[in-house]
Amino acid sequence: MSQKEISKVYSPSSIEEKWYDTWKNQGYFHSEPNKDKKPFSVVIPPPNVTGVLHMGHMLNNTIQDVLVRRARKQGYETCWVPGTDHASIATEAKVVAMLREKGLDKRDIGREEYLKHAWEWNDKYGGIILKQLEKLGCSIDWERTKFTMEPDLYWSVIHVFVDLYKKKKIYRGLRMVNWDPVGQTALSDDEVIYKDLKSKLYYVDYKIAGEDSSLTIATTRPETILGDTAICIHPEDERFKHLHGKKAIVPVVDREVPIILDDYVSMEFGTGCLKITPAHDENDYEIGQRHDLKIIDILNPDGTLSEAAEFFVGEDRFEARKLMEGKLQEIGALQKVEDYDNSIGFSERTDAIIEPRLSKQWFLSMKEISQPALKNVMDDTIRLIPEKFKNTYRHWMENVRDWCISRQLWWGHQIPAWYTGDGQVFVAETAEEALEEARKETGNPDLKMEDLTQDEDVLDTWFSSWLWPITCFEGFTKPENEDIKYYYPTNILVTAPEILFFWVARMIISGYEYMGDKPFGDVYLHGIVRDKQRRKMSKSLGNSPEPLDLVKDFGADGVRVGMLLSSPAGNDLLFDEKLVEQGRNFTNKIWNAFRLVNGWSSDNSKEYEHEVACTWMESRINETLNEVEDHFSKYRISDALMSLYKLTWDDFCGWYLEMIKPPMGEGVDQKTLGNTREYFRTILGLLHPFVPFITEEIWQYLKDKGDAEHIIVQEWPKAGQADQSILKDTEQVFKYISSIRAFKKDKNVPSGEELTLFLSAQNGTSYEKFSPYLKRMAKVSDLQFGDGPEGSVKIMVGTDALYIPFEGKIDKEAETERIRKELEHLNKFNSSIAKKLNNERFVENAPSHVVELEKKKLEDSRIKIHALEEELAQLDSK
RNA sequence: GGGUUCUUAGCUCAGUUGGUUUAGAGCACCUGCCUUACAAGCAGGGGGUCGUAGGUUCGAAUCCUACAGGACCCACCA
Repeated sequence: MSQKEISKVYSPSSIEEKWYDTWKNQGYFHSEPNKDKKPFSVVIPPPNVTGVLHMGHMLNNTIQDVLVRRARKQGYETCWVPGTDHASIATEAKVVAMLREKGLDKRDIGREEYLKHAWEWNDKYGGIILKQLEKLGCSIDWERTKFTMEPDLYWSVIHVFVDLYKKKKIYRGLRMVNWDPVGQTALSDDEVIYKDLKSKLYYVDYKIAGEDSSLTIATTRPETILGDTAICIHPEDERFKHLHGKKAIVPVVDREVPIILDDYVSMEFGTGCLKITPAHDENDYEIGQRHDLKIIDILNPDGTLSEAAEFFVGEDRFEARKLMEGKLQEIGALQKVEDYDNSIGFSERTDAIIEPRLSKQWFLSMKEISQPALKNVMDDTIRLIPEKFKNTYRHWMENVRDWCISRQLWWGHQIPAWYTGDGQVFVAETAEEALEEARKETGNPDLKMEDLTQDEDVLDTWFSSWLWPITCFEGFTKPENEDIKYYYPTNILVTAPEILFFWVARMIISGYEYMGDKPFGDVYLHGIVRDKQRRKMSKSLGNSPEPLDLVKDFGADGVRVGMLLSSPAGNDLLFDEKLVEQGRNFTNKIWNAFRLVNGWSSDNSKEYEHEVACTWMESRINETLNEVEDHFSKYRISDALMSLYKLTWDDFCGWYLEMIKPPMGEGVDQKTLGNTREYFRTILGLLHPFVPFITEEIWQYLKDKGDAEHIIVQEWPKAGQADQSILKDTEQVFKYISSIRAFKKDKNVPSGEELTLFLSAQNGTSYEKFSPYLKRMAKVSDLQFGDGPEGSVKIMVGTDALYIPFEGKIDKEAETERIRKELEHLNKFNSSIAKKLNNERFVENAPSHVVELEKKKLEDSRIKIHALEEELAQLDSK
């Protein structure tokens, strides 16, 4: 293809789909266990089926794809398993909303009918998000797609529940839940939205039994007084020592309750006396447990007062509050009412005020089962990146609380527990097994299926996703298959720190419990994508760009680079479209370098002209490759990309191609051209994990005999030796060139005008082999080595001197001033070093290499001072 | 309230166990260029008393203490 036919601007849209389909159809994404290769496996953090691709997914999956593509090129048997999570709460909310639009209520149509609708919805809208990942270029093994509710995974979850129950790790118990009286369901903590409200604090007097005195408590919910079963004070509180062992009378209901001592009570807050309502407050419940208090549940599920309240039965809780206030006033127990700022929980779904309420839930006891998970993270068997999360992890694991795994929802894995009429529980994988067991246990062989009812609740979504690294490879259903043996443990998990406990910790726990091994080696925790003002991206703020539009506008490669450039592990990414623009510009730069090289012809009559440039370029590539490997080993992915970005843009395009660029109409000697194409291929190969599409496209023009057909599987290069002396000398030559250009700009000499140059290098290095480059790139017509003639302008580059015989006018005063300033600075510097070296304690204590270095600094600065003084003298004599 | 962590250029961040001339990078900014791969570009340039105050040390962005101000996680207060 001739250069004219290749567009001046890289246009991603024309090639992205082509290459994605090719990769997929050629089977590069698919993996099967292969004994001859080491596995590299990754499981995707399964997005919610209801989800739509957002910027967080873009970041998460770009990182995974970079790691996966690199591993594939390194020769690992690479397997990236995709899938979706049924997300019981989120999906249920959407389905319920959809039904509402049709005028249906889930309670009216019943569970079976409801689930039909849910599955329909799921089939229609679920999993769109996975499809969208193709646009980003993710090299996912699509043949392995999993869903947490498909039969195989469903059974695994049930199996694990039953197993843990049999191991006595799962139990059923009372617990305070967030109760939504409108929706009449328990809510998880995430579904409760706290809002700051102005409310009232009521001060109420309680009489002391058998005495003519009283104590005062403060409460924001006076109606709960009806459920009080104790008064609590701090054991050390001097003010109330006289109340120890006595009883108080709850006003209105006139119930005698104990005055108990517990250091939960703050002596500073309120009155120092706390009323205890175990049925309607989490902390009160715990205190109640400690002191063996009675529990009086005064609320019905719909938020009205129950029979147990005795007063205001059937009234709504807020109505009851008013009535209670009146009643307290009436009997003279209400001392005062104060304004009070309070944060109150609301239901995300119904906006009702949440009532803490006791209910029976299923729990997994965590203490024992989580021990291996704690140990193996602490000793780095599993590495958390960045490491700072180890502390948070330890803190959580050491204080781990039992996990409430039941949810009052229908979409999900229904709890495999069956109850007899009299409340006995039988847990089994199937109803038949449960029945069989029930017959045995009850001694009643006539028990029928109809006599058993299955638990209505489903399991917490995380109770299925905590098995993900196992169920992805069908580890419970097909434990004999090669898959689970070969791919488990997976190599790395890439996710956000927000779900370190919800998900990551629990996967580690289940991994040790069921596989006897960790689920993954490393955990890379990346930040949240935020907007420029550090706000979380959200639909309601409208501050999130549409990811697929970005891909359309800037190309998938551009977006990937944009996301990665500013995303060190653990830090939030402040998304700015400019980053993506920078990524797009980078792909365009690569594209144009390709256009240049592709347009060069080979001139076989020329000798090998550019050994110097080639050796340098090769050394830079090796040097960079070493850096890149180091970055990858620490998961510094943005640093790895930045190293390659600079190698490509600055070194390869900015310097190297300019060095070897032939004069108009000429070709490049065969050897140099061959080398150049080789360097380009190497750079493309290194860039491929970051910018897969453009590198694959260009590869097709540059690949050589013996190369892989597609760059996606072209072997990842191994770093060779970098020639340190050529690197150092070339860098110095680049400084000469820049200095001359700066001189010209400063003196208003047109950049194209050619000069004569004398170069006097201090350290004895011969720069003669660089002559062609100096001449060409600094526009020097005559280059000589050694000191320049009298009257030349002298420019110091480090300790080397450049002399330019300059005919133009030199502003003597300005020049003198410039040198004076530099001298002043140097002298100061020089004396500070001298002072340091004169300090005996420094010379004695500092390591010798540091002392040597200081001596060198001193020597170098002396040389420079000397040179500048000479120049000054010359200026004066003119 | 408990815990973790952070504060370096206009912005986002590096800075490895204290020691590489004047603390780096990318972007942004300023100046000059449509130079025949690329204006999505090229060349050159300015910019930081490393949050504040003490301390340890021959030497501190780096270690210690206090203070100020963020961030996150957990628990949320009658």
